[in-house]
Amino acid sequence: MDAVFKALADKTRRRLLDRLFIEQGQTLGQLCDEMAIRRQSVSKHLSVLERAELVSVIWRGREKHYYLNPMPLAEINRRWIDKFTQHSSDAVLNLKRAVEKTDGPGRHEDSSDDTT
Amino acid sequence: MDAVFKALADKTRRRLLDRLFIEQGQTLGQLCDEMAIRRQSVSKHLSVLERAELVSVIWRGREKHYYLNPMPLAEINRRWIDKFTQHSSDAVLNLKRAVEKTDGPGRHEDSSDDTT
DNA sequence: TTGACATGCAGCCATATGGCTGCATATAAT
DNA sequence: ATTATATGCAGCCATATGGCTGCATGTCAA
Repeated sequence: MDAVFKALADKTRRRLLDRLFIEQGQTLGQLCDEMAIRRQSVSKHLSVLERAELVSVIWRGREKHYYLNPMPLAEINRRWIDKFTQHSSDAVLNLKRAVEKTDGPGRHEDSSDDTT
Repeated sequence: MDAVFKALADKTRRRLLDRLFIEQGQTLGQLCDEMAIRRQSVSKHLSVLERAELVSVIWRGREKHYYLNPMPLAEINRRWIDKFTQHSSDAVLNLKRAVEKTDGPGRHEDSSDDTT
């Protein structure tokens, strides 16, 4: 689980997943095209994705073909994101109530500075 | 978006979100309890969550109260995870087909080593 | 006013991360 | 057999990260 979040934290790796979504079974070489980094770096990224089981690998001769494995994402969805977004209306309500209650003592001028 | 993934990549930060899920509106001090790290470190983590807009902040006097903001998670869900998990059956099918096709020339003994 | 409490800010340090290069190995093609 | 191609592995380096400490600031209570 931690490995999956860590793997998703990098832009390049998310891009690789995107490219595999468009066309699965691409080789390392193919995935290197249009990437501004070296093959070895791409390979490292793919290992990270592999360890997180976000991609599966099939060797065909000397070529390594990569495939998406959506299961970890589904898992994250189920065990993590749903948990928070389900009760989103509750959360907003709580926040609203809290804001109203805030008008008591002390400063409250820089509340809700969500533009940072 | 990148900030959200980066924020979620850390175990401590996910724990903080969990704790805020259980009880919203906790102060920095409260969130420090049961944490094995210093207040300043917790504060840093919360800033990361704040920048990613995963939490909102309300000052009440000298206390800083934290609230969950589930929107970025919903956004990730919508724009990212759904995309991959929707066609999961397709993906598995593709993989299956690929495996079958693999039985051609060259080595294929370490295929599907997803236990790594 | 003065002292206690909640938090912020700056800087230090060890480790993790993500890029690179150079060389090794395995498969394919001639 | 020899060469070309696809990939792996090890090590280097700069920067990011996540912990810490020390001190500053703002707010509440006597």
